[in-house]
Amino acid sequence: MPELPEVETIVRGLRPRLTGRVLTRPRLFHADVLSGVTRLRLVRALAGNRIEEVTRRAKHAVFRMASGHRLVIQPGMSGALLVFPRPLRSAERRYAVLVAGLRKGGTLVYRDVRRLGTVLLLDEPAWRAYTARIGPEPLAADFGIGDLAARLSGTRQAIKKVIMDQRRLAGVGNIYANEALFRARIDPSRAACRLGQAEVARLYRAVRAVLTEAIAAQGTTFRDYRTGTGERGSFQFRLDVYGREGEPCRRCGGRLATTHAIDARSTTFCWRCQGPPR
DNA sequence: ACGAGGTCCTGCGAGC
DNA sequence: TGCTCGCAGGACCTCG
Repeated sequence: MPELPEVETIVRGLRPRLTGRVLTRPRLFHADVLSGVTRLRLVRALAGNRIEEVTRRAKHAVFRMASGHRLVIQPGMSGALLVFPRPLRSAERRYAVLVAGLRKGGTLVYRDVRRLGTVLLLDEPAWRAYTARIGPEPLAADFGIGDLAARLSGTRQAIKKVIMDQRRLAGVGNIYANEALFRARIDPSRAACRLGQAEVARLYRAVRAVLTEAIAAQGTTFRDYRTGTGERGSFQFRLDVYGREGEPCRRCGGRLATTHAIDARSTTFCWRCQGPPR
């Protein structure tokens, strides 16, 4: 679920509440989210460890710990990261995957209904290798049109699939891929390497604009997503295409269509403005 | 290199 | 009312 704007919103909420705080009594309730670390090693590494910095990379929340480890949480489809200024109530423990107390009060929770998320514990070299495999941040100040063009060249895969590929571009998921392609008036099924310069430029501006606006709206809440303090986002009210199948296109008034032909993910688009996917 | 399809997991709404 | 089915914001894998 959470894409770049949602994780960015979560991280901004957590940062002032977690930076400098020491984790106590960490507990992992579902080991199936772990990747490359055992429950025992994770719990031992977190207990008594201080959070130095809370950041985002792609769709991951990254907690840099005083020990030099990074706790990396990728919320998957249904994950939420929440901080409470008190112990958890019983209803708040539902679907909890990882819970840790905060010394001097408070609780950090990673909650994930479907548990498609991932929890990693990486030392410095492992973190460097991990982040190196992920594509550039589309909102970075030094990310330009030429960088996007370079990431799109050399593949005939559908442009929608390519911009969702985390190795090529960080943080764009299904919702914002749909939205950006609509804004850029590009057929989602077009081969990435066949886009013209003007189309790449439109896509560049569309991706940056939709992500920026979604962050300002605190993300898109359909069901599970919450900010780091439990609020809903509001970008669901501003979507042009995602979730609007059959409704009128905001640009031309035509009926929006949905296909699952691209990477088996729902793609909603306007035939008239974006042309037919093959 | 690429597309198709399956896997992980649970909940919910539609339809019967 | 109760059941089954398909689908859901992600990412990984194998197969041909």
